[in-house]
Amino acid sequence: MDAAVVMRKFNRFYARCIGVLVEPHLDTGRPLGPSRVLFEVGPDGVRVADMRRRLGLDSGYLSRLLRRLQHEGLVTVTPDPTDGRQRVVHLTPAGRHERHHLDRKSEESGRRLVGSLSERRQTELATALTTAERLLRAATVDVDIVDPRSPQARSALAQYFGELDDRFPNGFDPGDDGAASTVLRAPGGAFVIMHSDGVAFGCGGVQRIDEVTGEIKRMWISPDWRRLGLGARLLTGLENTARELGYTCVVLDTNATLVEAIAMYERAGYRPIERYNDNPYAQRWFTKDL
Amino acid sequence: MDAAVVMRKFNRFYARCIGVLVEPHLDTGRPLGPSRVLFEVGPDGVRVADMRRRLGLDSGYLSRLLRRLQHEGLVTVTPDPTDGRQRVVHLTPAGRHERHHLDRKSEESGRRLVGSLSERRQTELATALTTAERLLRAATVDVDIVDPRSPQARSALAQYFGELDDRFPNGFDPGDDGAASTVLRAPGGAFVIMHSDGVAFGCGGVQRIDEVTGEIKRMWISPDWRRLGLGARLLTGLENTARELGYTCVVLDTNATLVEAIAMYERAGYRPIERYNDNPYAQRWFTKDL
DNA sequence: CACGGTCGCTGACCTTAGTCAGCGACCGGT
DNA sequence: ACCGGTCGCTGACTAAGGTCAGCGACCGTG
Repeated sequence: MDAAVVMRKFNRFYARCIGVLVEPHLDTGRPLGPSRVLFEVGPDGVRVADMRRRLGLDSGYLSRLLRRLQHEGLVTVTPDPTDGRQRVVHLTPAGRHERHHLDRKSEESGRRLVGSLSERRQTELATALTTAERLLRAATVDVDIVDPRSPQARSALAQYFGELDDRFPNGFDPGDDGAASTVLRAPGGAFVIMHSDGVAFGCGGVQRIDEVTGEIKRMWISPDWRRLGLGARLLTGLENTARELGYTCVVLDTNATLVEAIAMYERAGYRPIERYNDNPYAQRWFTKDL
Repeated sequence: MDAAVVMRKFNRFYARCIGVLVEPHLDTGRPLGPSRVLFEVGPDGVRVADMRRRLGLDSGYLSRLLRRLQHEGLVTVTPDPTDGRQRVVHLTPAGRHERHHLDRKSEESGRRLVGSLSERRQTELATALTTAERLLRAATVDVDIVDPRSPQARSALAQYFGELDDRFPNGFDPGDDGAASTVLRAPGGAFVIMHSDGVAFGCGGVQRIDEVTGEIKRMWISPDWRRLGLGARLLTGLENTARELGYTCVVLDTNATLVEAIAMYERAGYRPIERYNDNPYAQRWFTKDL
């Protein structure tokens, strides 16, 4: 069973189902475009530029879509106080309500679709779709360079530190993380996050050791997304980033308790070396030529 | 895990993947509409009306799409020799080639999408998608009344007879099926097929016994599609058909070897009765008031 | 404070998808 | 030979999605 062939077949089939699933949008009197935007706003508001990138829309087109929603009283578009060029979209109470309403209708139409299946078959379907989504997300994951102080980066780092604190025998103290993170930026450093639809589930950084050597730091994949080969992809991404920063060699350190990570480094061609820093949490050190 | 909620989530996610999967169509210089039509033609040609029903397109719109393809030299549209109103679409060699080419590109883009997953994960994805498609098809199956002499009906009946021949201890001889099938038509009778995207995987008929009694005949579900509750849905469909034909009661006979069928009849409220016909293959007889 | 670059907005424009009414050709039944 | 109905086609129209160039406001850097 070839996955690509199955994909194609499924896709051809699913294109028809979509007609049914899109139906609920139709009797809102609103075309699909604005509805998609409405969903993308989310509870905490979103910057217009971010949304544009995520939905892959043209700047002018999105601007019009937003104005329409604004005109309907569903969203507010206000200037970003921290950056006068950007604008931030928020849902109004009416927008929140409309979104919720749409959600309910969409769920209802899904329920009608699967309604003829027995309870057991419905569960089977849900499991299959969840698995498919998980794997497809893993396959289509994005790796982007971001500022380590950005909310997304901070959220990923917080999860990372939390996990280290749980796993290390004596806990983990990130120390002055704010200062430490500033080295994970240009020039000489970078911080990347791995995400799908804006939800970060992995991160990692590169910082300068010397002219030709970069260090890979803070590499982490969320526990929910492990064992999908994402670690190796993230590592490759970080190596490419290091190469673009001009390094010809990378080093990294790790704790002996992180056995999966160590195995992955070895698979990726890393060689163990002597201690090169005074990181109190480090017990293993590796290097690789780029 | 609620299947409807999972559906909604999956759908929202999959809407984005489609962008990638649709991409190969884009650099053909042909929009999606014509491509869909091209795929629907199939190797043996298809009647325009059938295609219109299957794709759910407007008559005028389809006419234009076909003319475009005709103009590109990909299809021929010729009058149906058996019915001067209808027209039949066939692929030209160039059309066949183009279709194949598109198929390859689409598969390639699917492969690129899943390429980053390990072999094992790809298999897992293929399995999940196959399961999901199977269940969704079962949930969205169409039941239509057709002429029992139509190709679809004949194909379903041939499979049915073949299976009976395998399962009955002394084989099965349909006798003069052509003549027998004519009673499964209006007035007084009907023949329905169960299908998804035009591929029949179930059938059944109603014929007249007397003024108030219909008989359910030739009920069959393809082995690949059993244990999904489709038998019960088909039976309900046939009962509704019988009701619409004016019957207040239905009867049916069956062979003792068809144990799944017998169990289903009992679950559906059928009561065993005495032999009411001289069908040599029948060993059980049932009835139900509508 | 000048400059290159980014951001969102606007107007003009285009393609695609789809709808609808009406028409002539043709079929089956009477 | 007629009649109701079906089939495919045509012209006219609309909505939706999307693209593009250009503009003014604004940012960070030198």
